[in-house]
Amino acid sequence: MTERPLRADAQRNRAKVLAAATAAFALEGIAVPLDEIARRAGVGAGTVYRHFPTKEALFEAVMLDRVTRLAGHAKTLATAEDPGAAFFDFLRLMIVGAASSKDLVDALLGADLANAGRILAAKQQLQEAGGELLGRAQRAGAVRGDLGVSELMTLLSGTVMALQQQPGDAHLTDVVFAVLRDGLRRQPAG
Amino acid sequence: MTERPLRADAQRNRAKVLAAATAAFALEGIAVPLDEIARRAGVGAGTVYRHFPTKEALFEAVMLDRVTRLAGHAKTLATAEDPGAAFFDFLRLMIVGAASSKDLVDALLGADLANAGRILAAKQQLQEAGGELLGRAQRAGAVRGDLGVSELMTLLSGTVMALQQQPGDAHLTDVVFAVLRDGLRRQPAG
DNA sequence: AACGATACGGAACGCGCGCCCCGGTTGTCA
DNA sequence: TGACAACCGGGGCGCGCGTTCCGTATCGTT
Repeated sequence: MTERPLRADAQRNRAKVLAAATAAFALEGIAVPLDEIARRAGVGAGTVYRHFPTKEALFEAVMLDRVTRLAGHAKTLATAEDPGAAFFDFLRLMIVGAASSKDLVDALLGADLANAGRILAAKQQLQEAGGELLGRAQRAGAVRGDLGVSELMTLLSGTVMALQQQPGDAHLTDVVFAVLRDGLRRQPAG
Repeated sequence: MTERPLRADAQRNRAKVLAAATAAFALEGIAVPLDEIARRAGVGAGTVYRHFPTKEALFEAVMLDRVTRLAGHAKTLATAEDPGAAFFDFLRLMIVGAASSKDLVDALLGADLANAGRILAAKQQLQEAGGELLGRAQRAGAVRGDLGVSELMTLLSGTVMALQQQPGDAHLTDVVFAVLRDGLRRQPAG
C-alpha cells in the first residue's frame, strides 16, 4: 500500500513532463500530440506513459492544478469588503487568466472531459466560489438578479473562447470585458 | 469550356449529399467523418468525392449558402425604420440561427477554414451588413460607441459558442441574450 | 565495484479518417 | 434495344496519433 519514493531521475522527468504539458496544453489545448509534449520535455513517449496512464490523465493532472488555483483566488476575493468590486475582479481574473489558455476551455466545456472524475470536482469548487461572489454582488445591488451561476459560467466561457481567437489583443479584451460588465450590472427597471 | 449537364442520377445524388452534409455539419461541425455523411446520404464515399474534390470543398459549399443567407437577412434589416430595433433583431437572428449549428462557428473562426477563398468573401459580406446595422444604431444613440464590427463579431462568436454547450436551452439563450443586449446599449456617462 | 531493481527511449501496433481506384451498374441517345 | 459514356459503391492506402513493448541505460545499495 505504501508508495516507495521515486528514483531521482524519475522525479526529474515527471516534473519536466508536467512543465512541458502545462505549457503545451495552455498554448494549443488538448489537441497537442503527446509526442510533442514528450519532445519538448526531452523525454521519450514511453516515459510519459509510465507517469500518467493516459493522455487524459496527464491533462487532468495539469488542469486540476490550474482550476484549483483559480478557485482559490476566487475564494480569497469572496472575503473582500466591496461585493460588487470583488465580483468584477473575479470576472477579469477569469477572463485574462483563460484568454491565452486553450486548455481551460477544453477542460471546463469538453463534454467528455469536463465530467470526468477529479476535474468535475474542481469545476464545482470553482462554481461554488463564483456563486458566492455572484450572490453577494447581487444582494448588494451591484449585479442584475436574473441570472444564476451556471448562466454566468456559460457567459464567461463564451467570452473566453471568443478572446482566444485574437490572443494578446489587449484592446479587444478591454472592449469585450466592458460590454460584459455593463450587461451584468443591475439594470434600470423595465 | 461549357459544362455539360449532369446525368439525372448524378444530380439526385449531388442533392442528397448536400442535404446530408448540411444536416450533419450543423449537428456536429466539420468534425463529422465524411463516411458518415455518405452513409446518411445513402451513397458511397467515392460519389461524394466525384462531386466535391475535397471534404473542405463540400464544407465550403454548405457554408457559403448558409452565410450568404444570413447576410441577406442582415441587409434586409438594414432598411428598417428603427435602427436600434433592427440592430438587436440582427443580434437575435445571429444567436438563434447559430446556437444550434456547430458548423458556423467552425466556418467563421477556424483559422485555416475561415480565410479560405469563397468563405472569406461571404464572411466579409456578413461583416459589412453587420457593420451597417451597428453604425446606424450607434448614430441613433441606441448602442454604445466604443466598439467596431470586429469586436461585435468576436462577442457574437463567443456567445454562440457558449450557447452550443447546452443546445436547446431556451432560458439560457434568453438570459445570455439579455446580458449581451444590455451591455451593448448606450451606457450612462462615466 | 558490482548487482538487482527501476526507469528510459523510441520503434512498432491499432485505429480512425481523408482520399483514391477500379470492376460493376445505370442513364442516355441513336 | 443496343452500345458507349458517365456514374456508382466500397474496399484499400497513407498518415497522424494514442498506446504498448522491450532491449538498454541509470540509479541505489552493499
